[in-house]
Amino acid sequence: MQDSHTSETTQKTIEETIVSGILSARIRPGTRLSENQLATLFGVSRTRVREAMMRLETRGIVHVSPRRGWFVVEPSAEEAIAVYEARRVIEAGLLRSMRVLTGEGREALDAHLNEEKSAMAAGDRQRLTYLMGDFHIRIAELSGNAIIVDILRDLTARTILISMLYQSEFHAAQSHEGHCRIFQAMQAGDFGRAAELSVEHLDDVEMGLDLTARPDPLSELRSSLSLPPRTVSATVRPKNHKLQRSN
Amino acid sequence: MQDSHTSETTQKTIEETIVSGILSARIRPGTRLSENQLATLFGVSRTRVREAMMRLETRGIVHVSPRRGWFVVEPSAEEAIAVYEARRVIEAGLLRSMRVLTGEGREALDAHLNEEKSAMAAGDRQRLTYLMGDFHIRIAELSGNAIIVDILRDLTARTILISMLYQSEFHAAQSHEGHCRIFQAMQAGDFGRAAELSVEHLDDVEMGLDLTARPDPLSELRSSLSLPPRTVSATVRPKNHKLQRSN
DNA sequence: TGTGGCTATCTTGCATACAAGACAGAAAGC
DNA sequence: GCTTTCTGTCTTGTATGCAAGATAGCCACA
Repeated sequence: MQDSHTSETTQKTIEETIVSGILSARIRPGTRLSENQLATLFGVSRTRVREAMMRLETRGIVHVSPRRGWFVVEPSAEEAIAVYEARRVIEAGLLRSMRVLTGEGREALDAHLNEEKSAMAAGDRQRLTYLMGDFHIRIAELSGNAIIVDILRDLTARTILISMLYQSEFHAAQSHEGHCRIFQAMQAGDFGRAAELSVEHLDDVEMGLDLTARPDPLSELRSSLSLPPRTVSATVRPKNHKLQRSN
Repeated sequence: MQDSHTSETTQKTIEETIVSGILSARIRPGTRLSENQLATLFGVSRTRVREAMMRLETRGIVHVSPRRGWFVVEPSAEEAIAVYEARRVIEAGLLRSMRVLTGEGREALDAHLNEEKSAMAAGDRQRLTYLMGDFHIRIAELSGNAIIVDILRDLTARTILISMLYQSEFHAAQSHEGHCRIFQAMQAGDFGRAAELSVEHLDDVEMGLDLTARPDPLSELRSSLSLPPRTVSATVRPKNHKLQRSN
């Protein structure tokens, strides 16, 4: 989606900066996103920051606590399950709908898997997080369907936020192998098998989560008392250290 | 995701009013949505209208032509194909992921199919349009996955816009039968079959479109002169589809 | 008749002003 | 010491003002 309107450039940049920050695990769930700070950071007024926030909110990336602030979402356990379920449905459906793996497609995935391998060798965890999510986006790109790509990108972003909340350790090697298996099935032209493997792979990742480790240990009590949701960590927060999380 | 913040009520109403207007085919593709008019209509300032527009834009319902105005999207032929492809992928994946049809699920779908029948008898075309789209949303609701429901609702809205642009006549009876067949397969517990039928059904509907009847008869000239496009593109490759633009 | 250019008036783009809720921390009362 | 209340300052919510592009219509002129 190329836009020739320079006027929208900045706005898209705010959105994309945040999303790519999440995709590469540089922005943690619960991060406060102050309109003022973002405005000065991007050299625009709050108006445009708000517009970006609204968009991100409808994409499920960010939420607002009225008169308290914008925060990167902290998916609940239930939401986490829903995200994985949605990904299984869409990714399996996508693979099953594929008929051929083109030469460029093969090359793209092959190159990607090599990147994964080298990132593993280098122990570059942030890059690894990014690549592990990006694999699925690349598969979506093979379909050439921009709608599905956009959907899966946003779901992947949420997945990464979920990982940061609930994943105790990071089984990169296991994920990498899962990706390789999917790729092999695709190369063999067996997309039904690839779909099955994809479901298994997502199951594995989901299984590796500790969904009992809640982001907010008080959430049960809090909601039963119908108190406002908790304010969470502030990575960028110059003066007011009031709202900080303990980790 | 229900919100308890009354402050957002109005805003959501603007969004939902427009979406439900589309879902029931009361709002046509290309309709101009003036910020000022909507603002006075809803008794708010342009600010809030703009926010609603931004949200609708990220949902693919509306687009803005800079300094000219907001318009309900008029999907191009390529976008139309992409929407149907995405729906096939997601709906088939969804059905295939289902394991049981609960009693309430059966009742809900049965009730819905009866509504379709009575709307057909009454010849209520607008209501019929709404119901034909809503069937698929109801199936999504059976999954209990709010993410998938939201995605399919927006895709259904786009589908209806596509119908209004490209569908010469409305084969309600045919669609209704397709729905019944899907329902039967689900009742029989054969969700794989239901998925296949769903794909076929969407193929049928797509086949009934005349994608050569362009919404913008000048688009060829326009693009050959590389003037700004009338709708923003989603890059999609032409498939094995009938819509070959032969010249 | 047709063509170029001016202008009035639409439209959105964006910044800003002010209202008002939410909190933290100090002050006051017990 | 403990609670309560107040107050300053942070935050977002919303309206409004102005800038500037886009368009249509008019008019002059060839």
